[in-house]
Amino acid sequence: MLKYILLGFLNYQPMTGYDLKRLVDGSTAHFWHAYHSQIYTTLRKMEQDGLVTSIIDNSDERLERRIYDVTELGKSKFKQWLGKSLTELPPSKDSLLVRLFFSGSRDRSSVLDELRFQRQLRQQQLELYRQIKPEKSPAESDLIDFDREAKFWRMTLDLGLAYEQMYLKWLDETIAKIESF
Amino acid sequence: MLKYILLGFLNYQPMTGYDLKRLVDGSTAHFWHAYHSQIYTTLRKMEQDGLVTSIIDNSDERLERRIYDVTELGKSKFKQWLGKSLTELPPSKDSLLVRLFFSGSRDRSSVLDELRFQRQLRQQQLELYRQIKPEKSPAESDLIDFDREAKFWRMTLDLGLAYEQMYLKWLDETIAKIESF
DNA sequence: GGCGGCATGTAAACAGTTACATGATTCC
DNA sequence: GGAATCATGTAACTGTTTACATGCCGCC
Repeated sequence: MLKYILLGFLNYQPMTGYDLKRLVDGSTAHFWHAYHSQIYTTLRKMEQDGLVTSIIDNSDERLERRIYDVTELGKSKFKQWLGKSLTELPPSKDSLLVRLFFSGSRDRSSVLDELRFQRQLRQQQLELYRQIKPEKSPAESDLIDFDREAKFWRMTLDLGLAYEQMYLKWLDETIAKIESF
Repeated sequence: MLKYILLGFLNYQPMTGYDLKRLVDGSTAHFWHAYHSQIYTTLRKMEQDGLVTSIIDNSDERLERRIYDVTELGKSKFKQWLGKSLTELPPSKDSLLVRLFFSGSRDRSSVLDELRFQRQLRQQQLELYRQIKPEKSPAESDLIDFDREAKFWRMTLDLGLAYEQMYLKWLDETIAKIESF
C-alpha cells in the first residue's frame, strides 16, 4: 500500500524520501501512516523494481539528497492499481477496543483513566483536523494541481472529522456507563 | 497484539486453534481480525515462550486436536499488558481512503462504482452487527462469565455500530458530492 | 555547550497475508 | 458425485515497527 502512496505523490513531482515523509505526515497519515525507515526502504525496493529512478543531488555540498522520480512503469502500475476497485471492506484494527473487550477483570478506575486519556487524545486530533485547510495545501502547497485533487483530499478529511466526533461521543457514553456500574 | 487476544480467550477455558479462530471471528474480528494461519503459528510461538501449553487430544480417533491452555506465566503477562494503559491513539489504516485521496485523475464513474459497492458492504456489516446479541454469547456462550464481560463486549459492539453508521453517512454524502461535480 | 530539528539511512525483529496442503464429514 | 464446511497445519513472502547510527545547523 505504501508503495502506491509514494507513487501517487511522486506523480506530482520528483522528491526525496524526506519530502515524501512530510507529505505523508501532513495528509495521508490519518488513514495510512508510515515511519521514515519504511519510506526509505520502500523507495529502494521500488527502484530495484523499476518503479522509480533516483539521482543524487550534491548541490548542497555538505548533504547528499537522493531525489526520486517515477518511471513510466511506475505510472502505469499506479494507474492499474487505481483501476481495480476494492471489493472488500478494509479490515480495521483498534487496540483500544481489544483492551476494552478484555477489561472485565480490570479495576474500574484503571479502565476509566485509560478511556479519559484517549478522550483527550481524540479531542486533540479533532482540533488538529479542524485546523487543516485542504484549499491551502497538504503541507507543500505548490506541488499539486488543486482543482480536483483538493476535493478528494477534503473528502478524506471529512471522514477523519466524522470519525473523531463519533469516537468522542462513544468515549463519553462509555465512560458514563462504566462510572455508573 | 494477537498474542493477547489469544491469552484473553484462553483465560476462560482451554481451547484448540480452531475454537480460537471462531471466537475471534465472532467477536474481536470487528476490531482485530486474524487468519487461521496466524493463529496456529502464534500459538506455537507462545508455547515456545512458555505462555501456553498444549496437549494432543486423540479421543476422536480420526482427528488430532491440539488443545491449548494458558500457563501462570501467560496469565501474568496478560495482566501486565492490561495494566499498562495505551498512551497513544491506535493508528488507523483505511485503504479506501488512500484510493480516494489519489482519485483526482480517475473517471467519476469508476470512483462512484467503488464507493457504491463499499456502501453495500458497510450496510451488510451494519445489519450483521445489529443481529449480534452480546447477552446471548460470543459464539460459545457457556465459556464465559457473563456479568461484567458482556458489558464490555457490548461497548465494543456499540463502537462498531456507530462506526458503520458514520461511515455510511459519509459515503452517502461523498457519493452525492461526486455526482454533482 | 546542549537541545531540538533537519536529513539520511541500515538492521533486526515482529506481524500479517497468501498460497499450498491434506483429509474427513455433511448436505444437496 | 460434488461442493461446502470442519479442522489442521506449514512455507514463503510482504509489510511494519523498533532500534541503532550519523552529522549538520540554528537557537537559547
